[in-house]
Amino acid sequence: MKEQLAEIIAKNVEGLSPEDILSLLEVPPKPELGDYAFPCFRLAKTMHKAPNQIAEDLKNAIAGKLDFIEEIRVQGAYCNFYLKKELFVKTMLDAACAENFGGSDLGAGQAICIDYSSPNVAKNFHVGHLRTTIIGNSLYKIYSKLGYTVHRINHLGDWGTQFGKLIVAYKTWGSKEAVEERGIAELMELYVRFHTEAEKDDTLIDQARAWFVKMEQGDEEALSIWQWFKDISMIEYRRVYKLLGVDFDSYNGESFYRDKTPAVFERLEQANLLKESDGAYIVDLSDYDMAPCIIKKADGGSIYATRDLAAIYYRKETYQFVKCLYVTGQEQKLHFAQVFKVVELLGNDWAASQLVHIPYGLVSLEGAKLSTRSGNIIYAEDILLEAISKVKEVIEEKNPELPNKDEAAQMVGVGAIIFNDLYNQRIKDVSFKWEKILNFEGETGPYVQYTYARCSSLLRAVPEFDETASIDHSILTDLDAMELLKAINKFPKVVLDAAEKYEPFLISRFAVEVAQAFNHFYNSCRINVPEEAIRNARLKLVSVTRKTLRDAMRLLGINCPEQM
RNA sequence: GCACCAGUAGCUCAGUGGAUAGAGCACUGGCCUCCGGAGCCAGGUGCGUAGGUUCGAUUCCUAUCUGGUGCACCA
Repeated sequence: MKEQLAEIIAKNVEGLSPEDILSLLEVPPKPELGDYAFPCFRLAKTMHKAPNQIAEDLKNAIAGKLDFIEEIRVQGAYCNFYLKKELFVKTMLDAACAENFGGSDLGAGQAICIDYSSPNVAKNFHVGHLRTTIIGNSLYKIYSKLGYTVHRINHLGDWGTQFGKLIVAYKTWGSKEAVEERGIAELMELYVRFHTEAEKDDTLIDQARAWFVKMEQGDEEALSIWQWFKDISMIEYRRVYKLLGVDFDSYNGESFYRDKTPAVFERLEQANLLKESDGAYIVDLSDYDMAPCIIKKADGGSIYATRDLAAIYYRKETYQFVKCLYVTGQEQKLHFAQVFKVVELLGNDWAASQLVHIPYGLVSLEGAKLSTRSGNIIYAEDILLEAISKVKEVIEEKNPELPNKDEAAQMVGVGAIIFNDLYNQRIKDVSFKWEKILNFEGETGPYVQYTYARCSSLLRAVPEFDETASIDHSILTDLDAMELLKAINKFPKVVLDAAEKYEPFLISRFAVEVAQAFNHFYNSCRINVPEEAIRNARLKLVSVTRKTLRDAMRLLGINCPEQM
């Protein structure tokens, strides 16, 4: 309908194409102003008339020519279109009932790699790691909904000088028993101790570098300790992933590329891009106002940039991606800009458009920086478990008869954490506060889940309702039902926007908007009424709302319980 | 010092080159023997500052202030 409207407007004005008009056509801020509005300001110049006169002329030219338009009103410079409600309702309802509503086959046959979560092995999985994991997982769902083939890659930080440090610390102060007993916590302490002691003893750093060089050369002792530390770390990570419901297609981390870095070095050498500088090999990026990209350290060891470069070539060959996304903190922005520029300088034109860094803001704790050393840290698992147990308390209080309490508590608790993390633009810094994250009122995950549960409950109450049966659309033409339908119909556009901008928060906002619109509707219209025609029409809307809420939440990585 | 990001209501945040800038939290008051009160309804002179572009700027540009982050062998 919007397209037809744009077309006829284009025929009756000068200077704008139907496409221009389509993008100018807007949904007015208030329902009293109609269903679509066309602002005439921009035409004033080309048509040499006052905007409100243009609107008036346009109205007269179009009036009566489109069968789906009930009325046209001119308000100021706006031409407001009021659609025939019944037809509008039918159109919106049919769209929302379609299979894969919100999705498309836009990405059919195209591959996308998403590099996310990627924790540094031997370090605890804390509140900061939660963000990359949750954002990456949601992007995976969003792109999958649009038909892309998505490869989820956990680029584990399982290689690098930090393992040299750990080996030194382990051999100096650690013991096999302590590591076996305390796992990752012991590794963390050894790592912290290394840094404390290194302030007093310069030789420790050199020892650590030497151990890392040994690892790169395949030293058996070094590698077996490394593998052991990695195995211990993975146990904890997998527990968190299981709680979150997050999965990966590949755990090829940095170590996977250790035999692929020499090829990168050669490529760069052949392209004549390498420069020696203070004993290290770098790519000079001063022409692009960037610090140099270090390719090989003075001690001969590889560095993360080298491994990222190797990973790009490996992924391009293996997956033939049309995009490779990196979900990391914004503090790594320069690093990715450097690496992507190097790929481009190697003659790969696709680098600039296909390699995308997706930064997110810094997480702090009650206003202070996260720091293991000072103990100002919260672990992801603790947050999730705490949220689940708080939800359990609420359930015991509000709905003690609920079956499957534990299952519901997990969905709602984990959902609250995920939703909270995906509620704002990625780039915003986050100050973690327990009271905020454990508040389940207002625009939160539990609010949306609660609304979903109410929809389910309404449908359960009328088992004979047949949602495939046709309904009387005129019943849904009242204000609140129409507003709900309009909200629901934004879904496809929202999914597309979220994908284009790499912003899952658009989906969260959408879910809240639909939930709020539903609650207005629920409040003003009694659904389970004796009159069958009214009941069926309203239940149909409930059913569509329920499906849309469920699908939107799925795109965030959140499941909805039928009861809570 | 240079670069990037962010400054919108008491707090946390949406928002758009155009109609009266919106939500949630917090606070106050209300919600019918009735489909789930994790809900609903009502309560608001706020776009960091100064210029510029424009018919129109909170939005785009410039300068400036404040906060965050990054800037060579950690990732």
